[in-house]
Amino acid sequence: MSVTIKDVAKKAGVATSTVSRTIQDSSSISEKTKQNVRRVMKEIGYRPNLTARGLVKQTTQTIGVILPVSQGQGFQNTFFLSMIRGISKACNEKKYMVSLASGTTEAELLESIQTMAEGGRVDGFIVLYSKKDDPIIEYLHQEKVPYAMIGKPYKYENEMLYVDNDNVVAGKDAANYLLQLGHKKIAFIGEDAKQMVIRERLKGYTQALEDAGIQIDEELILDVTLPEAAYQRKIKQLFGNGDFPTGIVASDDLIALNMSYLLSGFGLKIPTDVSIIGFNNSIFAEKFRPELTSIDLHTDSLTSQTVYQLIELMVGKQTLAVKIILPHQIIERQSCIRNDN
Amino acid sequence: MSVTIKDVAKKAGVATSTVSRTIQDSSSISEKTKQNVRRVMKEIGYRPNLTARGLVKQTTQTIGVILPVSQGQGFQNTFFLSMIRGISKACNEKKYMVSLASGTTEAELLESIQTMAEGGRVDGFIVLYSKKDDPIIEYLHQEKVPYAMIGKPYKYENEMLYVDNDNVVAGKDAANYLLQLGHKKIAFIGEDAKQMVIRERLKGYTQALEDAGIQIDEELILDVTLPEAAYQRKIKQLFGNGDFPTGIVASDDLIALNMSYLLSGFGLKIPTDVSIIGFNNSIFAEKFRPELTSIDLHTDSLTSQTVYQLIELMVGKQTLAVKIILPHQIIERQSCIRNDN
DNA sequence: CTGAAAGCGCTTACAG
DNA sequence: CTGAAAGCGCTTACAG
Repeated sequence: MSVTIKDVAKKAGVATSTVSRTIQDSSSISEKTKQNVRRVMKEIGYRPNLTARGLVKQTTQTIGVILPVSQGQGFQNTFFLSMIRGISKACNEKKYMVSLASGTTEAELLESIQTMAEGGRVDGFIVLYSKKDDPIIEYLHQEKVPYAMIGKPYKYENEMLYVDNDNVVAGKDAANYLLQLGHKKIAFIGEDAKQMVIRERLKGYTQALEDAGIQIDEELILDVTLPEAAYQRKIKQLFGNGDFPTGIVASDDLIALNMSYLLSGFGLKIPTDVSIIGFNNSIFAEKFRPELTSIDLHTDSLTSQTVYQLIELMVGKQTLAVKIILPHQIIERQSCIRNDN
Repeated sequence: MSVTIKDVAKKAGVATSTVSRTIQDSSSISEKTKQNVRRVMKEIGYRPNLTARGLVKQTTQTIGVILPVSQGQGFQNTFFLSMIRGISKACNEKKYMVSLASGTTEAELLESIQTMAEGGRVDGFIVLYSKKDDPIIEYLHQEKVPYAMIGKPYKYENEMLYVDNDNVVAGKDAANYLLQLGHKKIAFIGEDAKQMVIRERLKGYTQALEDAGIQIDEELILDVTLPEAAYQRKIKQLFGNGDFPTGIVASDDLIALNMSYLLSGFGLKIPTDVSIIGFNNSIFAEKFRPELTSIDLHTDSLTSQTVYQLIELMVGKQTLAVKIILPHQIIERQSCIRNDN
C-alpha cells in the first residue's frame, strides 16, 4: 500500500539494490545516480520500512526501558519521568526508538521483557532501578541480552554496564554541607531503605557525622515508608520539643518539601529554625518556597551516557563492563543557613 | 542464530506452515499435530520473531505514546507517569507493546513520530496532551494515522477518538464543594491557562460561583506560571491581609501542596484557616500532611479505555469517532472544613 | 488436515 | 558503478 523501494526503483529506472544503497549513502554509487534516486524518493514520499530493514539486519534500533514494578515509589515519580525523557532525547539523537517495559507484578514485567527481547523487538535494555534478588536482572544476565543500569547494581557489578552517581559521597557531601554551616544535630529522612540509592546516601550521611566526631543517633534516621502512625510519632518526637535537629538531609526534594510543611506544624520555619537539603534538584526545588538547596545528579548526562554506552555494547564495539560514575553538585538556594548555637 | 520456525518444523517433522498455524491455533490443524509441535517448540525454546510477523501482517502490535514537548510542566509530571504506567498495563494485557515519542522541540517530536508511523513501527498513537494549533495532531489527522487522545481535543473534536473527564463539571464540583461548606471567597490557582484541561476546570469554577450568585473576582484567579515576582506579589495580595480567601481550588495536588506551604508563611493553616481541594488524587494527596481532599479522575480507566478503543480502531472494528467521558469523584480527606463566617 | 510456494520490504554477497 | 538473486522469519492463499 505505502510506497516501497520497488516504486522508487521503477520510477528512477534503477534496481532496488541501487535504491537501497543510496539510502545507505554507499560510496559505490555515483553521485549522479544517488541524486536522481533521492529526487524520486522525495517526489513520491518514500520512507523506509523499518520492520523490513530490521528483519534482514537483525537489529531493531530500539532500546527497551524497564520501569520498576510499581510499589508506592511516590517520591521517585518525577525522577523516573525525567529519566524517560532523557533517554528518549538521547535516543532521538542517535536515531533509536524507545520501548517501555513495565508491569504490575514481577511476573508480568518479566513476561513483557521476554517477548520484547526474544521476539526481536529491542536490541537491549536500560534498567531504571536497582534492587536485591531481581529476577529481571537475572534473566537479562543469563540470556546475555545487552543491558545497562542507571544506578548501582547489587549483583554482577563487575560484569555489567552501569552509569551512576557516587551516592555515598553525595550523602556525605549533603551532611558535610550542613556540618560546615555549624549544624550539629542533623536528621536523615529517606524513602524506603531497601533501595540501593537510599542506603548509599544514608551511608554517606553516617560517615560524615562520624568523621566530624558526632555519635550516630538512630532516632535521627527516618524512613518515610513507615506506617503512618509510627512516622507521625517519630516526627513529633524529633521536632515536638526544644531540642530538635537544626539540619535535615532529605533523600528527595519532595520529601524535603513535605518536611517543610510538617515543620510549620510545630511552628518551625525553614531556614530560620531548620535547614534542609534535598536530592535530585528537581523542578520542585525551584518551584516551591522556600527554594530548596538540593544536590544535582546531572540526570541529563546520566541518561545520555547510558544510551551511548549501551549502543556501543549493542553494536559490539564495546564489550567491557564499563561503569561510569558522574559527579554531583550542590545547588545552593535558600533552605540552608548558618547555625551557631 | 536464534531458533526459528524452520527448526521447529524440521524437528517436528512437519512443514513450516503447519508450525505457523499451530502458533495461531488454527482450527484446521489436528489437535494431535498441534500438541506435537507445541512440545517441540517448548523443547527447543522457540519464540516467534515479531519483526517477521509484523512484516507480513503489516501490523506491529505496538502503540506509540506521545508526550508533550517538555516545557516546565512541572506539576503535571506525576500525571504523565501514571498515564504511561496505565497505558503500559492495558497494553500488556492486550499483548501490545508501547513505544515512546517525545522531543525537546516540536520539530524533533514530529520527526520522531513520522519515522515511527511511516517506518511501520507502530500501529497507532495515544496523545497525552491537548493544545491549540498542534502540528502533531495536524499530521496524524492528515495522514490518517490511527490515534486517540487522552484529554479534550481543540480541533477535529467530532472526527477523532478521545477519552476524557468532564473537566468543566469537575471544576464546578470542586468549587461547589467549597461553597457548600460555607466558603464564599474562593480562589482558583492553576498551571498554565493555555492548557485545555486548566481552562475547563476554570470555566467550571466560574460557573459554580455565578450559579451561587457570587461575582467573579479576577484577582482570585492565579496562574502558577506567572513570572516569579508577579506571582509572589499576587499571593501576598491575596493572603497577606485579613480578608483572605477561605477556600482554594487548585488545579493539581502539587499546587495545593505548594499553597499549603505558602500559606503557612502568612501564619495561615490548612484546614483551620483555609480549605483547599486539589485534582488528580495523586499519591501526594495521601502522603503529604494534611491529607488532601482531591478530585479523582479515574486515570486507570482513562488509560485502559483509551487503549481498548484505539485497538478497535486500529484493527478496523470500529471506525466511529467515539468519545468517552469518564466520571470523577471527590475524595474527601482533611484539607477542607466548614466555614460559617 | 497438511504442504509447497509466493510474498511482506528490505539488504547484501556475488557477478559483471 | 550497477543489477539479478537470495534471504531475513514469518503468514497465507492455493492445491491436494
